[in-house]
Amino acid sequence: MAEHEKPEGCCDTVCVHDNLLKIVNESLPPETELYDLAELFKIFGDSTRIRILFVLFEVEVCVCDLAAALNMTQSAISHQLKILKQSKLVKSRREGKSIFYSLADDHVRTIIAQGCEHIEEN
Amino acid sequence: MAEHEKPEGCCDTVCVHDNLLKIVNESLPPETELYDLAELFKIFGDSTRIRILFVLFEVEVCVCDLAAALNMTQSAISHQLKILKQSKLVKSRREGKSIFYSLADDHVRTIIAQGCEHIEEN
DNA sequence: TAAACATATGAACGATTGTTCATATGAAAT
DNA sequence: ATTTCATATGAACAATCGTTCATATGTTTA
Repeated sequence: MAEHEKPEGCCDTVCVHDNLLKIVNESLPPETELYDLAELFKIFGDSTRIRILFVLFEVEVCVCDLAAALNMTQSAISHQLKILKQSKLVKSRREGKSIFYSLADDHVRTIIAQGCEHIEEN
Repeated sequence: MAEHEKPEGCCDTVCVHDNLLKIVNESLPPETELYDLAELFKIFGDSTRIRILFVLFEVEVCVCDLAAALNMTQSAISHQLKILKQSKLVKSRREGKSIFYSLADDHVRTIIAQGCEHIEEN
């Protein structure tokens, strides 16, 4: 046979050739992981948060500076930082009255870099 | 000085220390690219589409098989495949009455793999 | 202690999104 | 040609999301 299951008489009466269900059951991660994955990517799916992350690629900033630099409300930025922090993409540190935000780890860089590559190739 | 601009008297009167604006202007990609990036990640931000992609990691499938395997409406799956195709994450091929979908390139794998890593570490 | 400043947060509103339902397109078989 | 099967698509509705506004929390300075 071929490498990947020649699609023979699929979609007849019962649809779903036998193997597909087996594949799905064996290789699909559990629902909760799929859900968490989607939740994670949802966070990258907003241009305000993307802009925040790009700034944090370069410097550690406080909230009001971020707001001013991105020309947005302090409240809007604060709401987004909360979301970024909840998913551990960003961490914070207090210094006097200000709170400084920075990247939590390096997956963010990789993920966004791959995204950029995909875009540039299309 | 330190490596990264010691945050001195920021947020006084004018907020935004001088360099930040320079950094933002010089290192932030253009608005359109940021927007496209967010649009791309938005696509990964739905668990139905994630599940579809995981299936396509393993096999090439037609729409009705996908629908049956994921236990969803043919229409719902078709709408999502359209979105995945528009952003070139997925490609399709006709064979008789059926249309078979498969992954368009390998960035998808990398991006999702990085997402998984991030989740498993938190 | 009071005033000023930086940030966080809850409620509300408009905008966007995913699914469903009904139906249209397009290919194969009778 | 007509029916059947596989897929695509438009409209509609509920749910989710991002921003704004008003206000609360918490820190510093006077």
